[in-house]
Amino acid sequence: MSSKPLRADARRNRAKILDAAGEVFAERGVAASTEEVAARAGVAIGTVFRHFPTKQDLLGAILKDLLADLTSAGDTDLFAFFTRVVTAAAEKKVVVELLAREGVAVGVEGPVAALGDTVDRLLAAAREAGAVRADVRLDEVLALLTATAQGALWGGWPADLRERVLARVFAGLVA
Amino acid sequence: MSSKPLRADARRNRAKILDAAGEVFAERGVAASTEEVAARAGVAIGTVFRHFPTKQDLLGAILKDLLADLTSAGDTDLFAFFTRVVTAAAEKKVVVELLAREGVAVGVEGPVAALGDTVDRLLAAAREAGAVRADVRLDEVLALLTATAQGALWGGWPADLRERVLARVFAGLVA
DNA sequence: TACTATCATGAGTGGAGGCTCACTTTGTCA
DNA sequence: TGACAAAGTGAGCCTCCACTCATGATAGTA
Repeated sequence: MSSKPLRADARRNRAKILDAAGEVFAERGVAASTEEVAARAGVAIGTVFRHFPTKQDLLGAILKDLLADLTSAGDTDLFAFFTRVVTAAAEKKVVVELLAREGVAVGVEGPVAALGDTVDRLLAAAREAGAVRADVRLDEVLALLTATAQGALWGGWPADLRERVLARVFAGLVA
Repeated sequence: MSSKPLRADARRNRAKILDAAGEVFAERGVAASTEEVAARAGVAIGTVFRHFPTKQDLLGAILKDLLADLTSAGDTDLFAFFTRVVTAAAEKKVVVELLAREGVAVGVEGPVAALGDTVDRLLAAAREAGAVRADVRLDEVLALLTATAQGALWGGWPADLRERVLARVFAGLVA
């Protein structure tokens, strides 16, 4: 997979670029310019394009990281996981935008699939425990998850509204 | 309010532009170019800008029309109205985009407020009839409405998934 | 230290899209 | 029908942004 180990300065810059991109895209969404990412990382624009040949590649890389963070934690409760994803999404424009629109197209099927797997696993456990109705399907839960995440982000819901909305959504799923 | 009556050709072109803009923005979203609207309307770009000095003005005008359509119908059932809005939104990118992001900023507070009023009225009636829990608040319903509409649009939900998701949302609201 | 492959730099390119304006066309009305 | 104000036209301006490349710097190695 990886060819040669990167030179020390290259490795440093790559990390700085990923950090900066994470911040910039979280704040401004995918519309943020590569120029701004370079500026925040303290490198020239050419350096960004050396490491990530297109903007899509850069977006794909940070989405992969963010989804890995979300999925890695050893969640055991469907509702807690749901809440965590929606809360995180509300603060990261880019996650919602990419998942909603271009997610499948930036070459991160792996991480996206992992998120689906996590929900699948938690849903099965919740069903087993009688915490959700028996007829709740995976696609419904994923649909509700992305919808709620989008609403929270674009609607700029305050924390208390977010909690109340989540409570309503959960109420529709419990037995 | 209105200064002078428009010349016949101006009135015709204005209507053609609004029709074309409605189609183009519904299909391609707010990112569609004014050039494309002009082409579909069969007028020069300058004519579009004569009638609507900025793209925002054009978007505001069609959003106003679309919201008026949604709100005007004499709905009496909250859930039926909810379903109608989500279904309509799923086919009109521009409605969701504008409501979610720039809606309040394009000078259409009137129509947006009217939509809120409609939901308010229907919610009160539903509460009266015991069709929803007594503690359901207006902001929650509006949040769920926009979230579901966004999910339906960006998620590209098929009709049956949309129905099942709506059923779950409604289940969370009923007594 | 000297050498070189790797990396960084940033002005520049090309294309897209909002918007303008000098000029032409046309509806309206006396 | 003639005259004029209103409306239409579209080449072009300007800004923004993804992306390139010739040139200069530097880390790793002998």
